[in-house]
Amino acid sequence: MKLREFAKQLGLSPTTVSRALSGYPEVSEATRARVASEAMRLGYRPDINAVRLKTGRAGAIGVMMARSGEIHFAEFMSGMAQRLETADTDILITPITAHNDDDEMQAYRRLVESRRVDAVIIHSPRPKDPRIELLNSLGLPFLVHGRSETEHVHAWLDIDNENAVRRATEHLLDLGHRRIAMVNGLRGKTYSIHREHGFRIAHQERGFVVDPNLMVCDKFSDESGFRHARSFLESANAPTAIVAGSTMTALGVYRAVRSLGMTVGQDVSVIAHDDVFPYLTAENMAPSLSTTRSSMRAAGTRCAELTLQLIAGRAVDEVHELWPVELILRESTAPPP
Amino acid sequence: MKLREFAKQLGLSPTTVSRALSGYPEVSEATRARVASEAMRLGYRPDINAVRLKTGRAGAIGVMMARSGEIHFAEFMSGMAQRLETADTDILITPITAHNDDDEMQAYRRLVESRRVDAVIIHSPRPKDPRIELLNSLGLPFLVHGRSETEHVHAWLDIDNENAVRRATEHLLDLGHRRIAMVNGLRGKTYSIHREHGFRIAHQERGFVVDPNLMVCDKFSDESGFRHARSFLESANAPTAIVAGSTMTALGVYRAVRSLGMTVGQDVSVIAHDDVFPYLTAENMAPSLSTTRSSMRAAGTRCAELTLQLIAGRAVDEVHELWPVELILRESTAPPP
DNA sequence: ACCAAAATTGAAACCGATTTCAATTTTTGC
DNA sequence: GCAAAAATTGAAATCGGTTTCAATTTTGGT
Repeated sequence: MKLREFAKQLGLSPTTVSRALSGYPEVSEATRARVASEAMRLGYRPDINAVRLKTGRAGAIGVMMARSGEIHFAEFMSGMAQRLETADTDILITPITAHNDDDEMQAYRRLVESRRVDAVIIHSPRPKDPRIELLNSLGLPFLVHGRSETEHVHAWLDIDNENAVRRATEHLLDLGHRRIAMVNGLRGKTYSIHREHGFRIAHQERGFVVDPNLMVCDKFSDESGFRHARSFLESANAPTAIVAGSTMTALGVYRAVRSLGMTVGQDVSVIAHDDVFPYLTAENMAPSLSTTRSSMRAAGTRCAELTLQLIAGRAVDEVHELWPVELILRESTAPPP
Repeated sequence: MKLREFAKQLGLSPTTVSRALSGYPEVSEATRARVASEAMRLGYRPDINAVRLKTGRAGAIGVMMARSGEIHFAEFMSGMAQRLETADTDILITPITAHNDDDEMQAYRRLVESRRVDAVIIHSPRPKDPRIELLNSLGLPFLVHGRSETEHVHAWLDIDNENAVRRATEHLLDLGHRRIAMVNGLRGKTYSIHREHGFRIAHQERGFVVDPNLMVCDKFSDESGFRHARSFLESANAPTAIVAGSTMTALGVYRAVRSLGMTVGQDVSVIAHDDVFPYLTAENMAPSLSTTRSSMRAAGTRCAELTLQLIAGRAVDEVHELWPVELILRESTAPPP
């Protein structure tokens, strides 16, 4: 049903109907109520494409999705969806050909030029991230989930990775561990750098030295956790504790420890960062896994909210949120044997 | 940059430029080439909202996302994205308030009435799924990922769940197992029903009887795998093999077996369905996990393709694909002790 | 060289809403 | 009771493309 038709049935002009539905103040309460109830009854709803053309709003937030199946993705999206449900705003997924910066840049250009989205959210930035400069120059509002060190001002929401790993490491040091290994995230990402920082600071602060041989970067997966932990534990001077980048990584680490006939929480302590996935709970692992915890879903919800604010015109330099991370101690961390 | 402006710079009419870019045959090759290269150079791209208004196409495929973090979601989406990258079609996520059919129905209505999508993909249907009837009556093209038994004709792509579990079960029976438990997916979903069918058929065919106490339905998660496996294994007449619904479930099952001092692949055999996640590989589990395997990502890619065909007008009753499932035997299945 | 047919281009209508500006009705103040 | 102000409504322009239909140019056959 079109506006013309609908308005005619009500005996009103399209103008009035449009105003009634959009909540303009110039329409009488009686009329508005009638229009609203009739719209519901007859199932009239403005053609979103016409609205967008006229208003210049795309009514959507873009999210770039790397081809490599990001495990966090679903949770984050789900959180976003929760907030956007009532905002009449869609989420637009744009696929990115993996590992190719140029393609991603091109995708952003396309998004802006064709007016497909009002804003985008970008993930896993690097310290000097070319996307940030590009989006700035294109004038498309954007929120960074994570942080960057570029001089271009940008809105961001990040968790306090440095502090999280710092506290986790301090905890291990306080338990008496002196050789601690770290299976970090992807090399070059800001979050990996921050985590490494936290790891180093904790050592320095207590006067210990980090062994570079005990630090490695890789993607978050069961497989990489296993491989690196195994390699650490088999080396000459094996660590007594391991800091893992994610619960998936921790799964692999657990497996590696067991495969060598050792026990997590006795022979080797393990602590990991937990993004809180409904299908894999740190609490339920055996032994239960000590973690630094921050809900990916909550981040998605908040990022959606902040992005809506940016679209509404909130100043970019006001939008910075650093989320503290909980430290939750369970059975997987204990004094060294 | 707008069409008017761009056309003026080329010394052509908007008409010709539009035709050149949309690949109409009436424009000379020379002109088309010039328009295309200038569009690239100057960064002109039609305002997608204007195009959509005029053509009546939304340029997007909708996917309903349940609030409960579906683990398969990201992989499927990623597969879709891969196909749609070159189709100038977006993916639109619509959040659904969990466990509420009415809300979901309302969301579909909204989608159709506001012309937001050209088609939708629905997941995890039930045998009598009200969504299918609704979408049929609304006239919105849709593809079902999974199957339903409703009399309303619909396009679908599904994997052969029945056969997968049947072969998995036959394999266990052939190894000599006589008490086999099954941790199935959510009750009421067609795929769970098909899997149960496969499980029963395998037994019947060889003249064995299924013990209803050894069958349970639940969501796919590490936690549910643990809980049910543990409960099975602690019961009076414990099973010697377990069929798990997903690799996540299998993780929990492994844990349960270990927690009772038993060994997977010796005391208890385990086999699971594997949707192929990049962060959790059946091959790498300890012991490596026997699976029925079918790539969720590939399904996403194919579903996107089929949906595009539906939008292009392909007959709904032609679009039915049943994918066979590989059976991959590894260390987790062996004869009973 | 000429005319019919084919190829190419452009003017203007249109998609379905929003919003400006003007017109009309109602309310208010005295 | 009347003028001025406020509230309410509507006509028409507009967003930025696509597509119909008509006009013009080019090509081909004799």
